[in-house]
Amino acid sequence: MSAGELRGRKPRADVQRNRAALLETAQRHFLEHGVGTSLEAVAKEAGVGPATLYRHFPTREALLAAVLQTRSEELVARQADIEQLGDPAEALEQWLRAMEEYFSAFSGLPDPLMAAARAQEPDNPLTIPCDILISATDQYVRAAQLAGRVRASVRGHDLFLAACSVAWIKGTGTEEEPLDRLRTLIASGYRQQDTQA
Amino acid sequence: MSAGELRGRKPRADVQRNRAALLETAQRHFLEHGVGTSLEAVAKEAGVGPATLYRHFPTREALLAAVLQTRSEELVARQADIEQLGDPAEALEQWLRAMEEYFSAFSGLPDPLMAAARAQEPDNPLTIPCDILISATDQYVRAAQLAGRVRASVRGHDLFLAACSVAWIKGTGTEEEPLDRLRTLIASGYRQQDTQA
DNA sequence: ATCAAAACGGATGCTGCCTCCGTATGCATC
DNA sequence: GATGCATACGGAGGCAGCATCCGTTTTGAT
Repeated sequence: MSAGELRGRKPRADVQRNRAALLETAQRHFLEHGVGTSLEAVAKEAGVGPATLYRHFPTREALLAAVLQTRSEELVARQADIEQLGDPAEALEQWLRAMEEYFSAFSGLPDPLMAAARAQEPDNPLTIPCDILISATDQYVRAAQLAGRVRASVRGHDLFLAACSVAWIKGTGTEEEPLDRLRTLIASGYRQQDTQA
Repeated sequence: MSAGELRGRKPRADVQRNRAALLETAQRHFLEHGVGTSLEAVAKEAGVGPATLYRHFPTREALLAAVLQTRSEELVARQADIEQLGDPAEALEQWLRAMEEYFSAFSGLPDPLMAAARAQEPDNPLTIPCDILISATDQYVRAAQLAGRVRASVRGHDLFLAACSVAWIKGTGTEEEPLDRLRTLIASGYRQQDTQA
């Protein structure tokens, strides 16, 4: 009775219910209208007043972070898949692709993401997820570097930025073909050319 | 009396005056608060009513395009400098840098720029400037390719996107050091390695 | 000086943000 | 079940920005 003792009382049922409804509705609205969607509309469609939304999620970023949390399961699932393959270069490539898709889930998502990655505001709920992703990227980079497949000068943070960029461009509505050209350009930038001389 | 005949009447003095005041104020506000700055505030500080602003510049993009127009002189001046140097690879590099600085003049500028570059909306006043810049980039790319300094697979449009990306990241407030690392990464991506085998 | 066209700008309606505070709800206790 | 109290709810409201309408003023031409 250590953890339960603190609260002392069972949490109310409507809290959980409203939170779930808000998250579900918010995700749909983010998907359809981007991260700038009207929070008032989200609240209304979730069947709660605006104040309830703000009580649960004080800022847009907080709501965004909570929605992303539920979506991140997909990402860790991918990570499991990726770690199956033996080739570290291939693993890095797929990881970058997975991050990019994660970042472009909602149009406009890269902006608050970058803001969180940059600043050392511990109160920004997106900061921690960002730091985790950067670290993870660095792991993949190091593994590929040990195998001599990635330039030594490259860091995980660099490729995090690159993935963010591509996701940003994608979010502006660019076609898939120029996007793929850009991905190729970036890949040429970090790959170690085979020293087969 | 061919061109003057069309208008038939001398343009009013206040029109010119207001337009100039608006452009000047708008540029300052864009510089200080980014492209999302309040147009109402711009109008008020320029000493005109909101309607006058909207009459001169029907949309935010129109105002932005007009302000950029005045700033583009700097860019063409740079172009002249760049064409002095004989090395086409160096020229491309400097041109990309010039574009990037142009794009990061105002925070948030890359977004409307990308929107204009993507869509074939002829009414978007930013479309034409974008197309010009892409073509110019392509020129530099081709020249450098002829000299064997840039991979054959690279196109001007790719590097336009890359420059936009870097400018976007810059606009989110990222430090200069990670930015420079990203630039290096991209440069490694388009440069042709010397085939000195 | 007069006139008509052209431009101006205040007022206005709208949407979205965020907060305050009176009210309702749900859990614990009896 | 009924009661009491903490907790959560939500409508109302203040604020800021956008974009437009329309009565008024300015301006150039005659």
